[in-house]
Amino acid sequence: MLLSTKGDYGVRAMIDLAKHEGEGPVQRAEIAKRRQIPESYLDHLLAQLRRAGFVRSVRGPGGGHLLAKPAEEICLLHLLEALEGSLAPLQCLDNHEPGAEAICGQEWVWQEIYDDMRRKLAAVSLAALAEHEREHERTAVVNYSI
Amino acid sequence: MLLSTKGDYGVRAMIDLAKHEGEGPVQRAEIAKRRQIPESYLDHLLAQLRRAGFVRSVRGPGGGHLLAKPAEEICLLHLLEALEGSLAPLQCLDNHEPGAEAICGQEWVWQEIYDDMRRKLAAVSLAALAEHEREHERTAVVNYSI
DNA sequence: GTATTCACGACCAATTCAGTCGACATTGTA
DNA sequence: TACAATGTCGACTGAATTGGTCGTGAATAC
Repeated sequence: MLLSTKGDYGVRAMIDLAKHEGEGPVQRAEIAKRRQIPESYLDHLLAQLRRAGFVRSVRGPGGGHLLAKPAEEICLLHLLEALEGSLAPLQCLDNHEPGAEAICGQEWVWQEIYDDMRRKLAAVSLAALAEHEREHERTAVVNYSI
Repeated sequence: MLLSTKGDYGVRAMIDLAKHEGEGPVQRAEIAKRRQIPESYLDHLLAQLRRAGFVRSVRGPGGGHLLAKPAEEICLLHLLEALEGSLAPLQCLDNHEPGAEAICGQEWVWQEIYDDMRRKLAAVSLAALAEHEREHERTAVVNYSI
């Protein structure tokens, strides 16, 4: 049931972009260093996020990556679904194959859990994540805000 | 985020045992057939469930598998944790490594989702799953109750 | 003693995960 | 115009996990 590093890293990177919203492009190397993500792997994740319409990239000196839309308009649910594919704990919750309930016997439990999870993830915007991190920094020792 | 077939199959098998509670041992081959699980794979799952104290097995002719305790006393949470290991969506939710929050930045969202999921899974007993399936059979075509 | 059933461990193929690397495209600046 | 800085893309890879199979052996009812 673990989120893969794809989802984890991808969201970390997006939080980083959100925290530098309005400051021009952020370079891959900076993100990688601050968020402890292997740079060449981050490359793939940014490509995926770009294809999904969350990130815009600029080449050349002074280039880098930016949010393609305001942080308020990006929610954790859509972000994770773009990175991980479906978050459903059981195949049958997405496919909705007929007859599956009869054999599986647990889908009614998981359906509720899944719905609830999606509701909660949809309610959290990237802006909220970034703000939460800023809040956290005010009281903690560590600082990733350069 | 998918539950592996281990968890899925394992719970299916347990529901099968619950539905035959009090009728003596149920054979692996029967379970496998009814629940559409490869028999040799089910072997491993039953071994795991036995080691975890959920199942008792009897060898020899007329042997098979039984619940090691009443179906009311087995909840879905413990069953799945025995089969899958931790259900946490992020490592840091179990380990609780210090400093993880600073880099990860999403654990506060997932902690709530995880707690909620565990609460819900803990509230569902194997008896409830079996009863739900019986209920379902009354209104559906398919019948697995032999 | 034989047929039936579970017990256990070795093995295996396919897939996914988590990357690395190298060649190439774009663009700002000297 | 050359070049350095940056992103883009695809091929490749090693390790782990998943989802099994198979064969041998042990227990036990008859």
